[in-house]
Amino acid sequence: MTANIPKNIRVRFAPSPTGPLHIGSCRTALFNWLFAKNQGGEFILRIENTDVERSKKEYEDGIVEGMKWLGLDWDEFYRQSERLDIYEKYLKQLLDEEKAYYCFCSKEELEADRQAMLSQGIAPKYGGRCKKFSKQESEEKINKGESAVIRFKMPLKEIEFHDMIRGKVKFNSELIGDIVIAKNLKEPLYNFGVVVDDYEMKISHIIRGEDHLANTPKQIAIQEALGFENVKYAHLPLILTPDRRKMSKRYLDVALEDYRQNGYLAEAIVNFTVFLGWHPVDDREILSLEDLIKEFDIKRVQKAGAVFNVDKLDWLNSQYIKKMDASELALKIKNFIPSQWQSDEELLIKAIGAEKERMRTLAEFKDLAGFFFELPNYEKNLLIWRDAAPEKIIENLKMIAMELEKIDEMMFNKKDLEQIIMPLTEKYGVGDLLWPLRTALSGKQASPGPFEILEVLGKKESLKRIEIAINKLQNK
RNA sequence: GCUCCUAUCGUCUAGCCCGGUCUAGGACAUCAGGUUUUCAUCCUGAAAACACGGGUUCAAAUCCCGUUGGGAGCACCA
Repeated sequence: MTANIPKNIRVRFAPSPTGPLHIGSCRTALFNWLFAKNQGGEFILRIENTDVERSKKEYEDGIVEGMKWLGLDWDEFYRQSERLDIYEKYLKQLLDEEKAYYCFCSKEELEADRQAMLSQGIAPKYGGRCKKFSKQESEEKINKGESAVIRFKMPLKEIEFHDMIRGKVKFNSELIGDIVIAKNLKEPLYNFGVVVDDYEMKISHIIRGEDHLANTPKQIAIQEALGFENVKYAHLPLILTPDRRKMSKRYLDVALEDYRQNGYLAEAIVNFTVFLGWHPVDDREILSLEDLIKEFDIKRVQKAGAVFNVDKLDWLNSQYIKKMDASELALKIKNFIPSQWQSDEELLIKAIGAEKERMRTLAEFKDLAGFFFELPNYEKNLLIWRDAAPEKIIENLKMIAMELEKIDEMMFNKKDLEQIIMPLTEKYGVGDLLWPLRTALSGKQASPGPFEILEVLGKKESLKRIEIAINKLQNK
């Protein structure tokens, strides 16, 4: 039995370039990629652009770029538009063997049929009107210039298959009807192209969204008609919006690009989306791509849909930001800040270091850290700690300025500054000393601590800001 | 309408396949406390779920059936 020889593991991600890369598609790609890597198999990227009207090169570029950004590399790359001859060959085979036939019905006729069936409460399907034409008749009609599509003769039977996630799934093909598999010999349609490609590319496992479950029996029927061997299937649960519907723009950003632009890290997106419907054996929540490759097991994927929880994504993102080096973060944060902030690389890195644990997304840095790069503008009352007297605050600021003045530039780091200044709080009061100092430096109600800011800003700039604060309080 | 899929805290989930160890575990979010000049981080704690009804069994979150709820698919799109 040659059929029992295990095939090499080969999976594919087959997006159609008809829009920006969807976050749900990314997750599907990820599951495929992880499955391949875990099993030592190959991952194939196939652009399904048979729909000439809707497919755009820019979207294809977006897919490629998005995949690279996520770190999902591929072993082979194909475009369906470059494989039209292959589909034609198999289309002819089906036509010759009379497993497919030309259909001359107009769209109007079809629509009327559909409505009629719907009103009778039966599942709408093509009735097979054009099946009666012989091959010769059909060819004559075509030669006369009649327009026609190619329909597949759906065998009437029960189609059953094993889904790696769901187990046994059964469909009755009588409800399906003769589907259109190509507009003509040169323009194949989805269900047909998929079957041919998956066979030609020796795909062993098809891992895709649950929304394709109902396509599976159609594809199996075509496979059988063509004499192809069966493929293994896994249908992933869908990602849901908070109202438990299929992910849509109405509720959430759906494009990977949106998340990227909002300051999410690829690592966080990967980690988050794989956890939508899957979980490792232990309680770990933060897993790198390498960890995931090790741990991934398709048997552990969930059957029910999973709600996209932005709060958890934010948390994960903040975890990754916290773990990352400030210098590495600096590279990634450049698209989120004004170009002037980038002129002093060292300052930028230090500022990121100071704000790292406050950021949930890279985009938040801009609002958090402006004062490091520009003189802050603030109300003088912000300098007053609770109900302290302004005179006292002025006094304390002057005192701290004097103390700072004495400190060597070399000692202007968080640790040393803390050691020198903290003892002073015993005499002057923690709040009365540190609050005005911090607000003088940051101009903000909430910010990193004063010692951190002092270190980032440096002696000269810090003293300048304290002086400004004193002047503010003295109404100068 | 028809077909298929599905059901553990608000959310993501562990446990379910191989019934007892489950007074159902973890994470996010929430709330309370602690650390802290502020914010954030961090730490501690609390509240929070096996959809319902029948079976099977000494024993069911776990097995079976049904109900209800939810979702998806029904194109000359993919």
